[in-house]
Amino acid sequence: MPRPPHARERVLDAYESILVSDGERAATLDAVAKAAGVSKGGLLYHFASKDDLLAGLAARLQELIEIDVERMLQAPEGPVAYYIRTSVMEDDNLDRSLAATARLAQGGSAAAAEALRRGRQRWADTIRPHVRDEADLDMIMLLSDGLYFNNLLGVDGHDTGFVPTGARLERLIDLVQRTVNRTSR
Amino acid sequence: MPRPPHARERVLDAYESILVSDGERAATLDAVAKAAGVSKGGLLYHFASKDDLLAGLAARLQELIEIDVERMLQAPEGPVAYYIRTSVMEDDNLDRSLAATARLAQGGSAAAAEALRRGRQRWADTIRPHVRDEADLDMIMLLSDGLYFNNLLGVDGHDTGFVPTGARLERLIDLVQRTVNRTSR
DNA sequence: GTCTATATAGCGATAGAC
DNA sequence: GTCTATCGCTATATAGAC
Repeated sequence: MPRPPHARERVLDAYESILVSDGERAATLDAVAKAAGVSKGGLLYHFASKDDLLAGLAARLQELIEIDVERMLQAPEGPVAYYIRTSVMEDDNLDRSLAATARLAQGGSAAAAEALRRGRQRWADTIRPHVRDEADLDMIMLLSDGLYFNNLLGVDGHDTGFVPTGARLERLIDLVQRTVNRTSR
Repeated sequence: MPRPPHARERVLDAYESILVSDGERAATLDAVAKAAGVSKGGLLYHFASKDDLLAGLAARLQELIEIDVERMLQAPEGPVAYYIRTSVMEDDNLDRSLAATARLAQGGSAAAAEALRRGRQRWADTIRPHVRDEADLDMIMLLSDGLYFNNLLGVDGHDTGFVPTGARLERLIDLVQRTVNRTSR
């Protein structure tokens, strides 16, 4: 419904961008306000405090995760392949919110860490019915976490080569699928 | 050789501890000095600036990684199982330095991110001769990254249950070993 | 080598005009 | 709803005594 992006949304966008590209330390109210094209006072009208800004980000993340879970359940290739594939940063809204929240969690924010935990739990619960046992689930979830972690470390510039893409990603997905589908219990 | 822990080492220890348990934001010169039992001036005698402190941490990490690589190559169960197993935080010196550096990298420090990249590359090069192809290597490295990432998120208090330990960890290692050893090319 | 000041700058947040 | 101005606090870093 919001055709012209409201200032509130622009502030959240700017906050995420700075967190992802320059880290938590750089995401000051001044910097966020400037990137969003508002004054610090204007920002603080929409978000009363920095904690409030973080809460806004966490709420947005939760919404995006719910949308993703829906897509996962309807993916033709199945939830597992979908989950691994989309763990490689695509620069979509979900990836950006997730990376931004992860940065805050690493910075010491308990609220951000909790938001991340809830999201991961949601994904795990969605995948569980589609694999044999907890070892399979552990492998898939941890692999995805590893992809995200490396995406997080690579943003500040040059590619590290640690995140498989293209044909190399397909081989990895294939390897996981074969492992998980080996014997059906 | 250093029997009485020198102030310089105590400062690095304190810096790591605060980074791991309270995040980058909390690791101020004041806090580190206090935890190390020296004054701020005393700290700044050993490390001329905060950047210098970070450089000291990165150097320590590199040393510890070299020691770990030696152990990996001599592990009876092989480098792969050793690497996965020791990716679950054991609260040893290496894990602490690694977690502390990861926190700094997430905070936006390019130097910390670079130190992490170099370490990961070193491990990957060590494991490569022991697996079939790059897909195997990707899986192992990413799984390990995922374990570290979750260890990182869990330190601020209660266990998340996301990091497998004990029998659950053994099942995961077994799953990886079977996958990697399936057909020998 | 280690300390106690102190300078300087940047941050989050408030007040009040428009 | 958005702005400018300003307060109070905290952080890094310096200077210089011991």
